[in-house]
Amino acid sequence: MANEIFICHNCPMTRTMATIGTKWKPIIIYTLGLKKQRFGLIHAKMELISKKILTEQLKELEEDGIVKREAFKEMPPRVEYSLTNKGLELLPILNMLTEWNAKHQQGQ
Amino acid sequence: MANEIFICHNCPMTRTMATIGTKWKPIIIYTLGLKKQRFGLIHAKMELISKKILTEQLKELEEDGIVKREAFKEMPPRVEYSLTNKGLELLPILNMLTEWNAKHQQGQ
DNA sequence: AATAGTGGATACCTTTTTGTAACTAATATG
DNA sequence: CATATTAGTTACAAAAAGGTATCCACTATT
Repeated sequence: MANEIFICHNCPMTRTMATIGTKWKPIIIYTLGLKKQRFGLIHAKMELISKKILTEQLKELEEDGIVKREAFKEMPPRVEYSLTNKGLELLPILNMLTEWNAKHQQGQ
Repeated sequence: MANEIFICHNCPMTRTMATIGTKWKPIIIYTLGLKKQRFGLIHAKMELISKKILTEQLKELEEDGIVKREAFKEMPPRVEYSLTNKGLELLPILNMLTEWNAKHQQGQ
């Protein structure tokens, strides 16, 4: 029975959660969708997130190669975000999650 | 452009996150998998989670109809957890997430 | 009689996450 | 000259999440 136990760090789900397992990241990715969007618009769409958190989460997503950031040397600043291929591949999976959720929500 | 903005509470992804968007829930569901398992085994498999949190997350998953709990009137107690149909439907989607993650992890 | 075994509950404390408000840079407009 | 504009940053405060240790119930074993 000992070998039924695996170490979490080797658990694929745990590793996946380490990348996208936060409250906001899946929502940011879903909000970005197929479009290239400015920081301000993303922030407006997501309403409840603070600028600080959005900035920070976008930065992590960029570091993980999920989001692409393009800053234009203008004033006032303009920064556009979009999903990389890696991020785009996540989109259909996230859509399946929302469909799963919608399907099971009649009870409410 | 105003109608490009949607309210987060009506955002399908936000609603989905409200159900399974925590650090531990996807891992618990993934760990349960197709098997019916006792509390102690789940806890051992997940190593880094405390009993308190595991209990609490399992209770929420049960309330959301994702996990089924069977308690046997024995001493010492025996409690078996398994996924409901709703939970089972999540499994292939979570697997796609781990595959996505594995695919993109060469860079590390 | 003492101890092990299991799935919790509880009180308490620490860490992590999130939010708020004010401030900045460089240009354009009134 | 004052003000608006945008994408942050920073210091500070609050809230949420998570962890630790201890205790319990009841039976079986030593």
